[in-house]
Amino acid sequence: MVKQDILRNELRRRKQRMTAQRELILKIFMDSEDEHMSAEEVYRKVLDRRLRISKATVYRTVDLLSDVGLLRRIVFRDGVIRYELVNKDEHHHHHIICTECGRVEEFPFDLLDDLEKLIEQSTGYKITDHQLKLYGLCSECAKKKNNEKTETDMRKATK
Amino acid sequence: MVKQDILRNELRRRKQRMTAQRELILKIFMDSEDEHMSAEEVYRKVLDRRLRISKATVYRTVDLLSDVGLLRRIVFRDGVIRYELVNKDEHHHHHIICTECGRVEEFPFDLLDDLEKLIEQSTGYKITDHQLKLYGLCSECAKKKNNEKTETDMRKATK
DNA sequence: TTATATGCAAAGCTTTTGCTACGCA
DNA sequence: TGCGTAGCAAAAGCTTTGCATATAA
Repeated sequence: MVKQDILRNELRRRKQRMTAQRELILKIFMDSEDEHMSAEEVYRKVLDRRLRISKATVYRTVDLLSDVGLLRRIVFRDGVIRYELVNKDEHHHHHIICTECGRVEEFPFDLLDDLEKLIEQSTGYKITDHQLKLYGLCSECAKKKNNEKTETDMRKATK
Repeated sequence: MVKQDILRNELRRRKQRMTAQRELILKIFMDSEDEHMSAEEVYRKVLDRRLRISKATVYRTVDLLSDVGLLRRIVFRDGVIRYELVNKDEHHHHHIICTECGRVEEFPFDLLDDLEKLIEQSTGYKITDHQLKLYGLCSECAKKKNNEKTETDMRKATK
């Protein structure tokens, strides 16, 4: 089933309506290379495409799409709420964020099912979701940092 | 070494200064039962204690203390940046958040060191930190939800 | 036809910034 | 004494809200 139909069905179930705006915003996520967009960034894409959708509607819609389960809310250390398309059949994935340039990549390993069970037993929680974020330097920024350090050391050495 | 001295040393290294405000804000974290405070919440504690520290300074200071490594930034799904005291000697811990009542608990298991190495190899990142968040229902909220559900089912059955 | 959704503008938050005065090293 | 800091107030985001108008079902 295509995502538009999922949306339409889910909306019907909730007595809400399928609108051009909702479909277009969903489409933006489907077309987007950028995996993780804040509401603000989505709105910028709306403007780029010369679509007439107000900012308020964008905010309301990404929220709706998340509630419906078509988008997933993710938050990195900067505290900005971003959204990514949920692919039901996809393996649960996680994020690795470069603390220098902000680049975000995904990795597909999900080795946490056992851990989850362990925690359920020891805390009494009923766990529904987990999110793992790794922070570090991407290879480029690590290289750059290393060079800077070397230069500084050399300056010191020649003083 | 006590945390004040760590701060003082770290500041000296960066040619920054030890001030009464910085020490007081650090102290608020050390005294606090509340493990996870936003800048706003810290500011409220400042007022509670009748301290004369401006809101801007609180924001700047929690940020500074995080950069220095005395605080750790943590962000849950609500997108609010919170801070917690870093205890160098403590086991790396993670958080489990109840999606119903917002309660946050910690769990000490950290089984991710191997995973971290694996990811370093496959992505070329130099990983410096990781944060795992589990979301679910705490035992109380799970119980409450279960009762509600049972009642609804009973109403339906007797209709 | 009518309840829901949109657009617009304004309000509400949290967070950052510019500038002057202050104070630590 | 000089440079990093604090305080204040204003600006800057980002997000939500109220209300009149438009529109899907």
